Amino acid sequence: MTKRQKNAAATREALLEAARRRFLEESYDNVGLRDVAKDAGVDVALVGRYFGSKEELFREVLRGTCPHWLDADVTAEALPAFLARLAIEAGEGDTQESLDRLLIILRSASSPATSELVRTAFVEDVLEPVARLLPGEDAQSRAAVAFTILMGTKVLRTILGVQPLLQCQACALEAKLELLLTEALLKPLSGDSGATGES
Amino acid sequence: MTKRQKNAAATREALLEAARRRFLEESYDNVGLRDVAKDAGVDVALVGRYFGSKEELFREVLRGTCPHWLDADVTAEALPAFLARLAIEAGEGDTQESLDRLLIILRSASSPATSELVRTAFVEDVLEPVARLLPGEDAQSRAAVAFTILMGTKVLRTILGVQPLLQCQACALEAKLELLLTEALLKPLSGDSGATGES
DNA sequence: ATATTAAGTCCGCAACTGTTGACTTTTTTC
DNA sequence: GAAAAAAGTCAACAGTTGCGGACTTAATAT
Repeated sequence: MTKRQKNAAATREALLEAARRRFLEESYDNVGLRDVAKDAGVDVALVGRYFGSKEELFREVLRGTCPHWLDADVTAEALPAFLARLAIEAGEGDTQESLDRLLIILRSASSPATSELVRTAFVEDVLEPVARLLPGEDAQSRAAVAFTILMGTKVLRTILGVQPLLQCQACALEAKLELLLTEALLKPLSGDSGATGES
Repeated sequence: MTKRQKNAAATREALLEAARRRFLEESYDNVGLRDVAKDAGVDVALVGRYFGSKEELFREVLRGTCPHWLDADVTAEALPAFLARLAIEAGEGDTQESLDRLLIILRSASSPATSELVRTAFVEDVLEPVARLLPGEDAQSRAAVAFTILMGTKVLRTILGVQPLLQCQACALEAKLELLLTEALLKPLSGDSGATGES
């Protein structure tokens, strides 16, 4: 058995993981390939060798992060609670199902090089899978409204660090989010469903 | 009266306006000072002369965009409808009251150079003014939840260009947003307020 | 009309970016 | 063990970026 100091697959993975961590905390433009390589403990040139370009590395990260974040067997009724839970959880940790993908999408959504890539990734891999679980007419629209809430929560909590959303007792916030998501996902878009019987 | 081809105040304003337009469409890092100067029809060096640095130019843009976007005399009850209206309107045009500020904040929130600046601008100039209009206990938290929705709407519509939110008949979407904002702003954070009499 | 000051332009520096090619070292294969 | 291929390192290129100093042009004041 040879001592393997050189392992292509391993360093490729290390590079990918380092990139994932970086893209999770900074925008596409603010992540330098030299930083990523330093984190992975290898040289910058390996990025070019294994991924071709920075953009393809980003694409791979996006594709590899939380690929099956949505439990296939979650029912439409359980969806609001499920999503509210995801929105609140720190995102730290090894959790396989998380909204990390949303964060990466969000951070690099305003970079010309990645905007289109990120846009289609959001629609195809995030929005539509949820919309497919919804019964009724305007499934896509209702899912979009729901993700409005989830995206906003990620923005205010993780990116802007708004204290009221971080401090307030988690259970109360989670309950409120669940309520809002129920209204967004399960009630018809335009209707008198009359959630609030107020003026 | 001398023909004035050189006017300090005017070019400073032109520079500011050009920067505003750029920062509205791209992130802090992706806006080049040379582009801004070209749009304003002057030389790059003027940016340094009038604003000192790119960061201070950005600060000024942020401070000058929609300074009094919130009508001082809007009541708490009218707030949901008011905000829903703002979230939907295109943002194009001369509208003095708009959520352009949110968009600028959002685009540059992930740039190390501007993240802190943008964070305090959001809390002090956007979140707290709304929170101050709210009666009751958890005003800050409720305002934060509401801005979750507004931020998310801006993200999905303007940055990600999600079609379902752009196409669906505006009035239906606006009504839904108003409903959600009412729930977020006016109902107690944790409570049985029972907006939805469902399981 | 001339001198003075403000307004604007041109040029270049220094740092950083992604990317590529030549080179060295390790691993595998025969 | 030698040869071939893979894995990794180093250095440099070409393009930007923000920024600052030297210079020129226009407006003002005397």
